[in-house]
Amino acid sequence: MIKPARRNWQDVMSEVEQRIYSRQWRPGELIPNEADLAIEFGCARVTMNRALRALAETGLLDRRRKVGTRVTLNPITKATLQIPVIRSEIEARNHLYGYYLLDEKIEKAPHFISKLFNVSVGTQLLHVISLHCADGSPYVIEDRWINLIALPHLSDVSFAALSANEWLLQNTPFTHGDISFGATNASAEEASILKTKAGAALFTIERTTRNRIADSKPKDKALTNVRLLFRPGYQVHTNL
Amino acid sequence: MIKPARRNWQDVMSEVEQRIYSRQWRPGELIPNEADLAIEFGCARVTMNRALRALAETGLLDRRRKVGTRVTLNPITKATLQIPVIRSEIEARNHLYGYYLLDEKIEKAPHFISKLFNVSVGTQLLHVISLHCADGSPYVIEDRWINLIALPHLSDVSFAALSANEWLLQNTPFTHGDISFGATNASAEEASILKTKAGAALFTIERTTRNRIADSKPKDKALTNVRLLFRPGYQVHTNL
DNA sequence: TAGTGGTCTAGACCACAGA
DNA sequence: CTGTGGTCTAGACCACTAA
Repeated sequence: MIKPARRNWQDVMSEVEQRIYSRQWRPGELIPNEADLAIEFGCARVTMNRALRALAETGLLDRRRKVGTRVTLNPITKATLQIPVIRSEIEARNHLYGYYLLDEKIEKAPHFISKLFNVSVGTQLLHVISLHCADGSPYVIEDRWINLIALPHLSDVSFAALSANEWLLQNTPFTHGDISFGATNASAEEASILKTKAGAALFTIERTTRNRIADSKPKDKALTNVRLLFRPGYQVHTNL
Repeated sequence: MIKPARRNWQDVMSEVEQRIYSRQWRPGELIPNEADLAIEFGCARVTMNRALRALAETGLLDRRRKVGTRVTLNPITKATLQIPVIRSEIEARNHLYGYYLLDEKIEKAPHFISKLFNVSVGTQLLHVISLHCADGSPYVIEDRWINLIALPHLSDVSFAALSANEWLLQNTPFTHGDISFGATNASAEEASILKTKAGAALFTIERTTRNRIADSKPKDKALTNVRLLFRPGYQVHTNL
């Protein structure tokens, strides 16, 4: 069987995908090395490399030096998902976005936050609680702690009319962070804010952003931690 | 200021990141084109391209032909997360994995499943409910529908001792699918299986996998749909 | 040690999208 | 039309790692 010469790395990638999906190359199996495949496909080795690398990034192939390239056994291991930027998400659905500041004060860090921010327990931090609405209905509660030591100029900013979410996104450079997704039962207070029943299951996102570069100090500084409590029924969706 | 010649694309990428984090290149700003940067960094244009492309993939840069490369305004928009493969996840924590089949029968598809699978309403489908445990404690309920028309050989397989999750992962090629994350209150029955209270907030993952290539028919066929109900307190975590 | 993937280079041409 | 990123090529060398 003569293979027509492939033009670009995406065509090459598709052909490789075909071979995997058609089980010509089975899960766990070792496929030929780059050089041989490049000859077979009639392209440069770099092009072959690009195609195989892309498939490895999506998790379909598993590549190791000296060993070779294998078809992954369990391909469903990664998904890239959009992290909701609240205002955009609401406006993308053609709903009217609304923002309400519920509470804003400087207070002592609770234990878990001081550990997260790597500050001593009594430190004064900015605590902002707000509500985002879609067409007037409660959409998500934002419960945010801000590290005033790392972001001192923030004590002058008021979040009465402006979401802390947006302000920080556009004004605070960060280098890395972490994010968790979970579920929690609404407290009586949270339920009343979201206009639902106490105990309702809420989807939650908790995110901490840090900045490794701006500080010359060796330790990481957390800039801000935010906990988002979404209204009942909220889902995050993505394709594989 | 003389820049030392950079060795590889990752070094180049780091330097570009530095310029962004240090605000030498600000959000929304246009940076020099590839060719000029390659000269400045003392590397080939391809190498520069690789570095900038990688940053564009993580969402830090926004590149358009003819227009140029901009620093993204809202960089927190994407996260790649590991989709839990239940057995591996449990064993990775050094817990003993346990699997229990709760129910397995062929029955008529409910409305939402028949729509999802694109089959008529009365179609007989395989419905498997099982429980995965960690060190003997309930971990997650798996509620799965399997399309017997797309996977006819499956009627011979029994999932009494073998998780449908694993069997399908290793034996069913699929080309794409979709996945949702959400939260739901445990029903009385679910709560008793998970040994928790009715109404507890459970983190849920719902996944449908499809196969576009195996069929010559134009329509997609969903192969299987699975709903995972995790024990209270479960979280998915990833870094940014 | 040897085989594999990972990467670099220089130069060329292509594809897209403003002007 | 022109300027930008996108890609291809051939050949070379490097880096990791199983044997």
